[in-house]
Amino acid sequence: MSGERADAARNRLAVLRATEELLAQSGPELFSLDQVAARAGVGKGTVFRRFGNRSGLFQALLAERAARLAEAVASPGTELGPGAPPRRRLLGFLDELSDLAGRNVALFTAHERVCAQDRYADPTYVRWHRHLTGLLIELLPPGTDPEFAAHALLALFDGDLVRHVVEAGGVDRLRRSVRGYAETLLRA
Amino acid sequence: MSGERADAARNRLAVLRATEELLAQSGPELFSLDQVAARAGVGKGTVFRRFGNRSGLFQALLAERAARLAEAVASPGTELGPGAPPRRRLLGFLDELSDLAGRNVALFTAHERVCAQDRYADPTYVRWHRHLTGLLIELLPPGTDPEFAAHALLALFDGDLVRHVVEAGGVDRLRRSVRGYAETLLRA
DNA sequence: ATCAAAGCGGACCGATGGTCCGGATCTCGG
DNA sequence: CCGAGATCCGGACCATCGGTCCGCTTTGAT
Repeated sequence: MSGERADAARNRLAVLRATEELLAQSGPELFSLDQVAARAGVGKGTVFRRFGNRSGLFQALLAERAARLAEAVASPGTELGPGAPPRRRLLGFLDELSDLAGRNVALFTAHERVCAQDRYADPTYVRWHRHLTGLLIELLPPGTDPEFAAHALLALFDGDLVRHVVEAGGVDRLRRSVRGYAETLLRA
Repeated sequence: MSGERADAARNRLAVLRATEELLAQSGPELFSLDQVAARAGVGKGTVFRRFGNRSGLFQALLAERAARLAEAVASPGTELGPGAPPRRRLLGFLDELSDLAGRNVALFTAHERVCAQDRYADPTYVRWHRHLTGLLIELLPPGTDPEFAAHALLALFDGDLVRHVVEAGGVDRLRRSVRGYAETLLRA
């Protein structure tokens, strides 16, 4: 009585992997779910049954990629986890996010383009936002809205901006720009 | 030998007005260019001939809406124009942008969703970015990348974020949040 | 081996962005 | 006022895509 049949699990992985490949070689939005299905060797219906719609597919992929980061942020004792000084936690988190975004530009773009109707409902985004808000409450001068600032910081990882910066100077450049900006903001 | 035939000009205005109306009553992306054409009382071909594609239509509309702001920013002697102290120019510009965005949420959303492939090529965006970069060079501590910071500030006007904030607290709330955030950033 | 439940897949649908060209409309010289 | 030619119009047409549906297959527990 396992939750998922073996063929279902196999197909879900195949679809996710096919999506990654297409994201890597074509841009975001430049391929249809038909192509995903074909590449995964399954029918189109399967893709939709597993992920609901295009949006769900990218959400699932992003969640998978973000899992390690989520874990690092939540586990006490680590450099990013609870207990570490907030400033370090925040800057470290942004570093990790820069990495993640820089290495998954197409995914970030596709995700936000497709979740656009309410990005604020996406579980991954919500988790990140909550995390940042919590840290910013302690770090920003009173009078600055920490929730808004958290959105503002997450907006740094807008797919197009990331692509723009990464094309010019690679992931390193992105990380440095983000960090420099955040440090300026925290200098207040 | 006027540049544009009378009927052409009439139709272009009709299309722009129809687009505004549909943006106001439906959300962004929720209507087709067929509907725009129907509402404007023209054929679909006319819409495409005048604006090239969906993207061009929203760019044109945004440019029209942004014209007054562009003028204010460029004319010397005014509060936002050259000659005024940079800090005041920047904060004032952001105030105006908050107003513009708050009153045209749907347009902002539609515009960015559709120009996503290269927002950085849109003339209006480029103009705003250049303006901000110029001011930030004088206002930010050295070591902070002003171009990146300008993108970051413009990202505050992401359609979804604007909608989110405006729904919660109206345009006033947006203006206050943006201003508070910017002041914190400049406190460095 | 059996059988019910779960899953599969590709034909199908409606809508949409964008194209195209025959015909209507405007402009302007005469 | 008129006519000719350039300009523009409009809606039929096309390809594509997201999403649905249902008859058939696979799975796995008994």
